[in-house]
Amino acid sequence: MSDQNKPYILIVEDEAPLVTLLRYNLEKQGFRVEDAGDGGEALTRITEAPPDLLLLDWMLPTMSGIELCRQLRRRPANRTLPIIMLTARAEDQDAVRGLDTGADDYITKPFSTEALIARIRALLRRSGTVPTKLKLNFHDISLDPASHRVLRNGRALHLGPTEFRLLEFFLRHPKRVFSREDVLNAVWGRDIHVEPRTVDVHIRRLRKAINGPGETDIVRTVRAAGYALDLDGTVAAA
Amino acid sequence: MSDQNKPYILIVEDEAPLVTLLRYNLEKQGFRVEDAGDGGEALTRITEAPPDLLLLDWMLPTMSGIELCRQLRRRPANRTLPIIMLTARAEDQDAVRGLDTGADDYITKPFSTEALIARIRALLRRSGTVPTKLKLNFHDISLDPASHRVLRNGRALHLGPTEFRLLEFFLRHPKRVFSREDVLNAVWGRDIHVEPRTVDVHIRRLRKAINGPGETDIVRTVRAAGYALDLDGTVAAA
DNA sequence: CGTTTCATGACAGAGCGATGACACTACCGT
DNA sequence: ACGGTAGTGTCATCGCTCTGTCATGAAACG
Repeated sequence: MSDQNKPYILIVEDEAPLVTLLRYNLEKQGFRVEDAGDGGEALTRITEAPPDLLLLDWMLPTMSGIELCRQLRRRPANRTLPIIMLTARAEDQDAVRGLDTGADDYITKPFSTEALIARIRALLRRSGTVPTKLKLNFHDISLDPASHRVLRNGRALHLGPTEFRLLEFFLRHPKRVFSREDVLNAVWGRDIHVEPRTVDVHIRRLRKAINGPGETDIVRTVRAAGYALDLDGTVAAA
Repeated sequence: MSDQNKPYILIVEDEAPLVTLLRYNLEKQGFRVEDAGDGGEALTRITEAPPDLLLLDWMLPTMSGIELCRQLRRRPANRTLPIIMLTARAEDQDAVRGLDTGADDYITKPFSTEALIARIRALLRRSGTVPTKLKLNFHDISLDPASHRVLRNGRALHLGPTEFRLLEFFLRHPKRVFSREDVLNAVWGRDIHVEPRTVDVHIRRLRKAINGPGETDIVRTVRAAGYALDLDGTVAAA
């Protein structure tokens, strides 16, 4: 579901252990990861669903990374696809040539995960592939993820970190009911141990924070089901 | 006038004919070019007006290119300065060491102008150096990258090199929240190992430097998220 | 009317940022 | 060459905010 909102990274690499390692670390960072073992498979996958970023090994079985890179750059559809090349230390001289063929960055093996993540983020940001930065609105509430600000009727609200994430989650799925378990998984994280009742408390804190005196409550309680972001009484209307 | 908007390249090279050739070709490509004959002069020029990119000969009279490179990497102010090394064919093995000392790329003489231009463009693009030499403003703060000067309400401020770059970074992305990792990558450089908490300290130093008595703090702390350049709490007031 | 489900207030502890101090380095002028 | 000065990165500590949990009261449902 929310996988569609994650940046999609395609790894083209024939060493399976390295792929596993990369996949693990990248998914932990919130990326969606696919992999291809050789250039041909990579081309197929890219054609049917272009990734947001390509991690490309310089040395590949059938088609070299540089060759793949060059082919991609010739296609108008993939001309601006962000590419990071993975090269071995000994190939340093040639690796630089990767830049000439159109790679946007490169990193030499062995590399630290942090360095790679940093480059990925920098490149994604530079190529403007971060759609999750749009302002979210509902009724008279506006939340801006970039500036981390929440307004109601133009009035600034102060939310704690958890309340902020909670509201952001609801704003991304308005009018939909979520069970406490759903909310815990989405807002707290999948493998966090927290009592489901804690959600109640944070819902209350969220209400207290966003509902000024005389304003309508936009958080709806659905008995035996969960909560939803919705105008409470004003729903029905035959 | 428009010279201020062109990417500024400094050539450090002692062979005058090569300098002339490079200058001619680079200027034709729309770059602004200066040159220095030895390491000392280069250091001076870089200190008073850092270029967007440095073309550095490996072999220099007084101070070797590698030594200059290493010195630059030690200065916080020039830590992320993009550097391309120029080396002779016979020095190939040692050239790789140039990368270890912090050069971002290198090219062996003799080289074609096209290859050099390609690397320059790739590196400028990669290092995200949008050659904005325009003055930056926010609220009552004004920063002039060219003269390296910061004013608040017309009053000159004294910032250390790191604080200067920190403020410059924030001024380029006003009102946006950045995590400590983001700030480290952007201001310190990607592969530098520095504790994320260090950002706190420099934020504090920046605040101390720019906030005169009775002036509003324009650096906003966002708990669990990071920092932003923004007018803060002066909202509420029921 | 009893049972289930949610709302609320309180609270102890964890988490997080602000701050001051300190050791270390680079730089400048004498 | 040498000493003073400024700048940098790290740490320990303080204080505040936020967080998760419980106990209790209120409300909805059969």
